[in-house]
Amino acid sequence: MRADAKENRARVLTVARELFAERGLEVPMAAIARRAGVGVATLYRRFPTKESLVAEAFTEQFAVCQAFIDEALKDPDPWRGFCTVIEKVCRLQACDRGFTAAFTASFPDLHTEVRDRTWQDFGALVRRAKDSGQLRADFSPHDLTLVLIANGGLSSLPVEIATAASQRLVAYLLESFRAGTDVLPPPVPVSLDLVLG
Amino acid sequence: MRADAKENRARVLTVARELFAERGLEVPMAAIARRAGVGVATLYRRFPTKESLVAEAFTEQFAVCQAFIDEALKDPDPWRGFCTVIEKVCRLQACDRGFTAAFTASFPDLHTEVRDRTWQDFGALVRRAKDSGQLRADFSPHDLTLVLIANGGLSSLPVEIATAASQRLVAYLLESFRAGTDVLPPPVPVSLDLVLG
DNA sequence: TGGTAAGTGGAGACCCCCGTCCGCTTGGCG
DNA sequence: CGCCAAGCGGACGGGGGTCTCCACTTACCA
Repeated sequence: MRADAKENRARVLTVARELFAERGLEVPMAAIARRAGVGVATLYRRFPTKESLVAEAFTEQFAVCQAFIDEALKDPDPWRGFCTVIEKVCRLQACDRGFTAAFTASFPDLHTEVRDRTWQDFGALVRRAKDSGQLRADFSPHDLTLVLIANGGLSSLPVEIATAASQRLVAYLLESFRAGTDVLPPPVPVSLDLVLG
Repeated sequence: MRADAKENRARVLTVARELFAERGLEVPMAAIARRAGVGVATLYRRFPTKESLVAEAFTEQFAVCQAFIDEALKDPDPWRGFCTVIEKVCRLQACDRGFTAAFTASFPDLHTEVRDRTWQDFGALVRRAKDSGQLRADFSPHDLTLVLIANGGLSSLPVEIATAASQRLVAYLLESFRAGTDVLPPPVPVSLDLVLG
């Protein structure tokens, strides 16, 4: 690949990440091309479809999430590890309007291995936190999906507000995840694949 | 207004409510017209803009929410009244894909009086529940907006799943709204007007 | 029953978006 | 330095959305 082409590709990716975060996935390809200082054709040569651009733009974010979990599994305090993961992921999500959509839109086809591993590791995290007696026994890993979808709604707010709102929401939720007594409705096996268009 | 015209208008409204609930506000005007058995022009004669149709289609829902609050204020148990309102509104929201969008999209211009009154009444409900010692003192009425936005994200799921998921989410949240001890991040003065495009 | 204004529907103007095509430009090797 | 394939950008096709225009139909009153 020629040097200038490589540089263009990188700039497109950077710009795409910025715009997706600012305005969500519905930002037009033409806008990305313009801000990156290239033509539309260039953009489409490197990323044959908008979906592929989205997938590539967010693989980094997914890796970051996985890293959060890896780190949390090493935390000597299982409950703190559990909380930290949820707090960090939700903060990421609140700051990035495209995050949620990319999570649900580009996951099904691509990244399934990554997702499976993440899911498995999160399961371990949950198990550990339950065994320590600090996470309520009827917490379901599917509740993470619940939290992600709920928290994702906040990203339609302006960034500073979304961040603060997310913090408060997460604080509320974590409080009710702590081991207690109340009976909940049964866990919902929500899968991200279920999110419709 | 001629009799047939009146009937057509009513049918359009019914169909619009159905489709908005099923598929969200992004359903095309042409689809509504087709299902209502009228032409597009007829639809636009009665509702000069899509926004006006949305506003009209959801005024009933807003009235229903207000009714929930009115009823709750009469409940001898303030905490039960508070919980019931949140549960009912969230169930409504989970079943209706257009609800959240209409809430944020059509509210700013129209319905401001209704909204103000609803807001005031909810404030009274909150006050009552706090005075009874069952609602945590640092609960902010703005937290209702938080709940609505969060819960609104669930409506992108298929209806049955969304309903169950919403129930569980609300159960978690209500549990943490109950008077306790933990310190939260400060309340976020979220306004529905802040929701961007 | 007949006139007329209100009502109607479908074609199409206009806009925005995704993705492609094609003639021009340019990096970098021999 | 010269060549040429790799790279480029803008125009354009296709589809789908909102809303308008206009010739035709129909309810309803006298």
